[in-house]
Amino acid sequence: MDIQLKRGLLDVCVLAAIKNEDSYGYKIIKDVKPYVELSESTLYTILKRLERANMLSVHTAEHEGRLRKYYHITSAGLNRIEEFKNEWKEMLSIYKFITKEDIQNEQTRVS
Amino acid sequence: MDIQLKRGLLDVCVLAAIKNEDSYGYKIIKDVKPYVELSESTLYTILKRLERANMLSVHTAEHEGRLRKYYHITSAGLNRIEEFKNEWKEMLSIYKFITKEDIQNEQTRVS
DNA sequence: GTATAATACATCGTAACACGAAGTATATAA
DNA sequence: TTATATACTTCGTGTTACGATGTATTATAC
Repeated sequence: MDIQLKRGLLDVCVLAAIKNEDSYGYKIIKDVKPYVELSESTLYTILKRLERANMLSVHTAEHEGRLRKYYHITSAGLNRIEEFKNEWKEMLSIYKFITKEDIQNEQTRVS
Repeated sequence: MDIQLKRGLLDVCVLAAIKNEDSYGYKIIKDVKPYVELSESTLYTILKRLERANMLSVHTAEHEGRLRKYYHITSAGLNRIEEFKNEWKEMLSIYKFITKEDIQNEQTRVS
């Protein structure tokens, strides 16, 4: 998928991945990858950005002797997802503009 | 609309705006603006990029004593639009991933 | 008559972003 | 012992959208 098209989707995908239950980097990648390709460097950049924007909170916990950073969605994060749903409506109208057919056999001259 | 979300859409919007008939900068902006906000500097950057990628060709013509640069879509440009339609399917699956409810809420929903 | 808006195109600098590359560290399976 | 899976981090780079700014002509309003 085109990189540019992914932008704006990735942040919300990560939020969606932790929406139902707290998750951690490695798991988020596995959950999101079937839908969008997402590298580790990209993911951790996104997590930092979302944390800075207070869309998620972080807590470190031990899991089988190893430390894991768990990410928890905040109300701002949930709001972002809702906002995205509205933006999707705009996306749909843009999609229609792009895919709409012309009225055939009109004059091709530019007036 | 979120800037990041617009990326990847803008190029295809511009291609769509010249798909049916050759157009020029000022007109493209007017045609696209009802759907996506698009500034002049952004448009001309995009036009240059699309020209470099051979997705459109340019010819200058006089219109009422003034020079205009007309942009004409190429087969590569038309292919890009078709490609976008396929990418849109991926977008849809991502959208579903983002908006899918958790199992608890799923049960209360009408199928 | 002249000020102002509309038309039309162009360039520069900047901040945001995705991502490959590289690194650190532990646990488990071959 | 080696390789793979798990888990997180940082750096550098190229792409991009856009505000600011500039140039020029034509049409309209005052």
